[in-house]
Amino acid sequence: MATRPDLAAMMLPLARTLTNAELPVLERFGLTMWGYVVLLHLDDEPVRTQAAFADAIGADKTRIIDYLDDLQERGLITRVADPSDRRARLLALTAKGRRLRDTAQAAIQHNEQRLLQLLPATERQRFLRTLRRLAEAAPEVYAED
Amino acid sequence: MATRPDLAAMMLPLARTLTNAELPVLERFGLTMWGYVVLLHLDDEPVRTQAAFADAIGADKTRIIDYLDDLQERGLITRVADPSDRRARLLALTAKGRRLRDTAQAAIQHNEQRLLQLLPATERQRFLRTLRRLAEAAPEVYAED
DNA sequence: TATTGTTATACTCTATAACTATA
DNA sequence: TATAGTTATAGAGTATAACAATA
Repeated sequence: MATRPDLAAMMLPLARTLTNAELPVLERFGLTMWGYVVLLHLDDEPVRTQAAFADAIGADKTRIIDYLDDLQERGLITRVADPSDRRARLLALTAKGRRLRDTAQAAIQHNEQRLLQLLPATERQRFLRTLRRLAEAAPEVYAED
Repeated sequence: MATRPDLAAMMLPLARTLTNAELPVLERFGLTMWGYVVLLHLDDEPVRTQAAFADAIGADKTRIIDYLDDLQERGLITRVADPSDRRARLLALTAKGRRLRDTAQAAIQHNEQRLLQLLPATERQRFLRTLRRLAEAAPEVYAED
């Protein structure tokens, strides 16, 4: 008999509850979850190609195209052919895109505080630190699967 | 600018990596993820109706039917009409079902230890305790959404 | 010939609606 | 008429394959 619930059995429903609760928040800014994820990672991830970028955010190159189209039309990102290899597209945030990203992320994290504030400050910080470590380590631990 | 990654942005990819890594483990026992979830909860959740049971495990009544059929055919669960209301079906684990559930869960948690063993024992226990608390609280915190 | 981005297609998962049997 | 279970249908999300442009 198990002495604890499965890790995944606790984590997956919690993660889904969270993301479902965040969709209405993003909608206030006209953002989908994938659109938000693109904005979030555009500064951090070096953007060599759309395919590599898609892979870095856990999508694939065919799925993000509609979202890139939308973000570009709204002036939130730029997408221009790389002069040194005109097959590739250089993606970048515009100033407007960065402002929207920061505003949306503040709203998202404010919404997450509704849950996190249940925890004392020390426990909350410990939890976030450990979670971050596990999230970074997991892809390597389970790489061969 | 954010001082931490979004909670959901850490948790959802981690949860998906975990569940993907667990699918091959379940497959060794001839179980799908939903089949496993059914076995896991059959003793704990009071089974009034299939619809209520499905809701309790985060599914809906139409989705679990094929899995119930399979588990029943393999002698892992019983599903008989309730004598007091022959519309309803009484679900229960068989002895064989309980054995398979315990064996599979042991394998699942062993696989999760590959990740959790990165943490010192104290940090690991703290993390699991906090995660459990958040997982239980989240549905209520975000209930109105 | 190989690669980038795009489009087209198929497949899986999930949600909704219709059906039957009991009440 | 209402409810439990089932089946059928439709939709969303995702993966795979084919295509045009560039290298």
